[in-house]
Amino acid sequence: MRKSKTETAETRRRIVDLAAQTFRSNGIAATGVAEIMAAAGLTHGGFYRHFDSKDQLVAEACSFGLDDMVRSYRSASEGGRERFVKHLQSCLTPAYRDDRSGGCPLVAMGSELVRADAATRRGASNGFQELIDEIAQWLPAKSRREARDQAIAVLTGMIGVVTMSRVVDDARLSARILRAGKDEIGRRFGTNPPRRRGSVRRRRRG
Amino acid sequence: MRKSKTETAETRRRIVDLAAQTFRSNGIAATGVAEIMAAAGLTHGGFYRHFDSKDQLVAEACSFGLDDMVRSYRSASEGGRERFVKHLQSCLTPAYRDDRSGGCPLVAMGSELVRADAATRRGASNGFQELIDEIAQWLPAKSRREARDQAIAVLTGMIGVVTMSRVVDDARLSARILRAGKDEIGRRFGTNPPRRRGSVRRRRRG
DNA sequence: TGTACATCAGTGAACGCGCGTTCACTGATGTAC
DNA sequence: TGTACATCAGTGAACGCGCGTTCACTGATGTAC
Repeated sequence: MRKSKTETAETRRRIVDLAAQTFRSNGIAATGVAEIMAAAGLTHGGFYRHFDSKDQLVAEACSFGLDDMVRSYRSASEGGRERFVKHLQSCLTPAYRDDRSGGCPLVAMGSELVRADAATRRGASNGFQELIDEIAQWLPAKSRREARDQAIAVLTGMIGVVTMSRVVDDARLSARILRAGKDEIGRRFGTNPPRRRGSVRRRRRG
Repeated sequence: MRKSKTETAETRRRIVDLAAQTFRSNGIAATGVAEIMAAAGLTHGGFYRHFDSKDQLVAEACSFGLDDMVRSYRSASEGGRERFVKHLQSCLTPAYRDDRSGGCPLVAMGSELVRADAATRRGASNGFQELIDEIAQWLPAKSRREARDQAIAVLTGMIGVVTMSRVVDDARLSARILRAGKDEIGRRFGTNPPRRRGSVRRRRRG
């Protein structure tokens, strides 16, 4: 039953991907190794051919999910400031809120990451910093430091907004939380209220 | 072995209190009924004399923790605006961050509450709204509605800030996240930067 | 290129363990008279 | 107020179950010659 090297690598990647999805939608502690393997069309016994432990998979799944986020931010950045702000705001929509298996691991597993092992928190920290850098470059501020501080406020704000929009059991309130978050982004980047297209692009000085 | 009515009520209250602490520090899924009962100096068998299920305890523990938060906000409110802002900012300190068994359930169990049962999410939503009301009354805004939207941004921001300050494994970054959050509160309430005591209170125009 | 053999991805049974929940039992409390 | 009995808070063993992890086994792949 041995598989070729490429097949093995592909299987491993698929397990990490499915784990990232399952951990995000059901939580880390509530998701079993067997459940993930079954999602990959495998039995649980083979798990340890690929990973040392569930914790190792958690760490890789978290980093994998964050890499996806970073990639999407970078890709949006390439479209310029306005495109980037739009992308940020697209993370504060009902569609994003309702896609629980996708999106940001920091939102979906936030309170569980607090208690995760060293490797997982390392990956989470790195991902967080990369997202901060991506956001900071588009924020008008006196200094690089100030831009980063503002970026921290933006990202933590988004994390809190999406988390609470999911927690709350009242649809109207949930929508309002998202809207408040979106407006907040607009205000901060100076694209609020939405003026006509082709709006000003300011660049940080210093 | 039967206990008096008052003893029984007191025991129940103690179980809920300890559950609130344990769920916050270790997470909901990762905490067993037996662990909580042991913390209360009891064996797990007696649990079902007080509660129908673990889920019921989760709901009560979450509401209990949020009631505590609401009480502390109200108490701070009685000291006036400046006192209230100070109180909000005290939630964005290393001491608060490091007290994992205390503090806000929305922070400590956020991503798990998303998947909690109806009663728990009901309680979480109510607590969230009460906190919003408390914050909104101190925010200068054109309308009640606008004040509430700003309050939503403030509270979700705080939730994201404390969560990430706990997730991140770099002490410097963690402190910086807290500081950014604190400054953000100051800016929003117009008490930033800290001028000499008796600082200016600005009111939004319009 | 063909052959012989080591490697190892995946299977499925089994490990010890802790989970949420149930239950027969104990004995102090609450209640009816 | 005193007595008889029902109630029920708490105990500790037991329930079925799923967890993370291990292991003997299978058979295709990779490798050495």
